Amino acid sequence: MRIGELSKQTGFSRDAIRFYEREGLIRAESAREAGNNYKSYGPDAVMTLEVVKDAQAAGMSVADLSILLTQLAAEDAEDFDGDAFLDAKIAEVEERIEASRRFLEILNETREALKVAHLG
Amino acid sequence: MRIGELSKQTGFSRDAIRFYEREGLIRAESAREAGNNYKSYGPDAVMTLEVVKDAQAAGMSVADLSILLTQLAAEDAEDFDGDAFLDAKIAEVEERIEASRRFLEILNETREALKVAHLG
DNA sequence: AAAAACCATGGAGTTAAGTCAATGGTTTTG
DNA sequence: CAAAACCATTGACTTAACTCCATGGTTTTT
Repeated sequence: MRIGELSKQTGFSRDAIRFYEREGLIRAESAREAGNNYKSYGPDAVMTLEVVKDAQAAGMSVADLSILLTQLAAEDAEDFDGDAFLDAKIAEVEERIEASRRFLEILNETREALKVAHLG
Repeated sequence: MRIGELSKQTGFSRDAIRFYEREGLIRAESAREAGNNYKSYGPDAVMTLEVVKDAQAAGMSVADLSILLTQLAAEDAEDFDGDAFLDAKIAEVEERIEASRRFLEILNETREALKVAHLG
């Protein structure tokens, strides 16, 4: 598919997709559409970008993702020494979820308090 | 306490604290230390900044926090119409936690896969 | 076959959230 | 009491993650 379709399917802007491609998060298929110089993306790009979306919500930077996606792709690589990075990111996300939960609790308490105040 | 102490207790830099103050997240106590022009912060500033830390991890912007902290402080205000904003932010944080969980799952799967590859 | 819509590339511009440096006072410490 | 450490204010600078614009081709639509 071309970039417009990919944009439509993922919700990312074309410019954002081009940016992610420059940063190595996704790759256009090697063969460009015959004749013209339009890039073409496979359905895997949609999946990757969906992961990117969740990862961003989890606080990952594009630089982090560039590294992590390589590890994701190399799941079956035999000798690989990036475990430390992966473990660090796992810990980061876990902490972030905990912090988010604490904050959510405060927001919920506030909403309750406001509700009561409204009734009173 | 003065800004250095507040910085030490919260882990935020002095510059960050000054920035948050300009943005309305915290207030220096009205009375400045006698004679000099040093700002003074109460222990409530520590608590607020701890909430700020969790809120940032939950993806809140400083602008959002500026609004939310006002609502937090006005818990007992009678007529208040900002519920919509609060509800929207609650929904946002909930979604973010879900996305983070999905991403965490992928990371964990990847780590497992790498572990297996390492053994093989 | 125009016009409208799409694509690529390059580079400038934007926003958020700070950081850094300069200047000039104040306090604490050896 | 001098040096080191702290404080305030102003304003320039930085980084990430894009967005916007200009230019010039290609496709699709009418």
